[in-house]
Amino acid sequence: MREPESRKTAKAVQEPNKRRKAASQEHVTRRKILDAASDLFRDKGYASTTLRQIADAAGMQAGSVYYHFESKDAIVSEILDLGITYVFDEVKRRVEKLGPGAEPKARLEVAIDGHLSGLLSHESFLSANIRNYGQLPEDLRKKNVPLRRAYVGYWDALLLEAQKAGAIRADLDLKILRLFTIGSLNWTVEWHKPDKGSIEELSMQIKSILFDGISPVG
Amino acid sequence: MREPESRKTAKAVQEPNKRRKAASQEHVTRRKILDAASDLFRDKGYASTTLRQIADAAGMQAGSVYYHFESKDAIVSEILDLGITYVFDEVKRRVEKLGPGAEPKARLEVAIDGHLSGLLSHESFLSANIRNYGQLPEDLRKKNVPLRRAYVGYWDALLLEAQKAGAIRADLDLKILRLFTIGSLNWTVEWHKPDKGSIEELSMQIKSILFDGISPVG
DNA sequence: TATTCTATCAAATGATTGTTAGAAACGGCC
DNA sequence: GGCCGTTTCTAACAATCATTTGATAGAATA
Repeated sequence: MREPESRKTAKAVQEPNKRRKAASQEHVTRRKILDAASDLFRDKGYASTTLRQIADAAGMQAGSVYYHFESKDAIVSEILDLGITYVFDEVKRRVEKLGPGAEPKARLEVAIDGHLSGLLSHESFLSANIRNYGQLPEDLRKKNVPLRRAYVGYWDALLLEAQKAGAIRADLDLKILRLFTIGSLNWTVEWHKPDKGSIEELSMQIKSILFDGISPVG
Repeated sequence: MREPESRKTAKAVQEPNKRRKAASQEHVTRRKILDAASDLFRDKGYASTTLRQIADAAGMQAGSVYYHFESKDAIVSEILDLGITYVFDEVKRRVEKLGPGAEPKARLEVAIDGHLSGLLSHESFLSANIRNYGQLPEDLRKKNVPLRRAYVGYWDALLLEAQKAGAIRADLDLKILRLFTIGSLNWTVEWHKPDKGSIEELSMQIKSILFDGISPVG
């Protein structure tokens, strides 16, 4: 079994430079497993993905995975959290880059860009989350709930400030709007092909539909 | 194994009323299995659902299911097709009820109503389809493709006629619009609770966002 | 050089899976 | 009542799964 805490603290006491290669090896392999697993989970689903497939894609035997993770559940649990975290960070980063005095509508726009970019770019963690979350056993879902709540809370705040500032129609139910917005973004993983058009262009089209609707301006 | 054709034709030659109960029994049990399976597939996914769970929910033993279906794959394959068929029929029914001279925008509106209604009301078949399709092995998906193509073809025609009639902005890519529209409708299965608000009300909100956008009218 | 730690492997375990086969129950019909 | 087709059950099957175990190779340490 693994004792990361005791090992890492022991390491810190000793020379840090000598151990660097060996210490980083575990992180690299962990990452390889997570990458391989998230791809497989997204494409075939959690239940249909075997540990042998994960291990194979990560270049090792099935039993070796258990040196880095205590179970298959632990892998998917970490992927669920990473998926939200990456996209949340990317969205926050873009919103905060606008500065504190930015227009609420502009903040909403870059949030959409960030979510879509984090969802469709190289990282398949959020895609794996979206496609598997609803079908996972409840105890696995529960552990992901706090992060999910924090993320939708961030969106709710963005939408509320936009509505207060008059950038969103006052008659719209914000909860439905949030679900509709994130939902239509999330759904793009079901059909978006990276070779057909850039993410930026897709994001522009979706923002256009979302803000102005499909009816011609009257 | 099962020989529905020969048995049914033989039956038709005999007295039809006496055999009615026995003849309808198979259909009833088949239906019970399909209903139970589609619920389980929607909630836990195809791979995580066992035949014993399906049989249990249908009130029988696992082995008995094989009298009605030749395999687990055959069950999910039939559910995939039924899901599209039910919603397609409902959408067509509502559109055609408007009559041939109806406004393209009105036709689009009832199509949205129909899709959402078929998706969220009693039938869990389309929900099971939506949630499982992307993760099923390719040979299973292939058999569902013709129906899917027919359905999106119907939507493409609705959208094209609406755009030609000026009910949809000319600058919108119709393929992205179709994917966006059906996608945002499909996503509602991930969050809609039947007890919170009616489907009609939800449909109205979504149509409002979709047609007029979230920005205030300028 | 001897020892310890890191990371992996090969092989086995028990549980669960979809599926099959043969026996039993059920009901209608002569 | 006895027969026959229909439907279900019971009990098994082989395959596959996640997980465990003990051994092992290599690098770091002393």
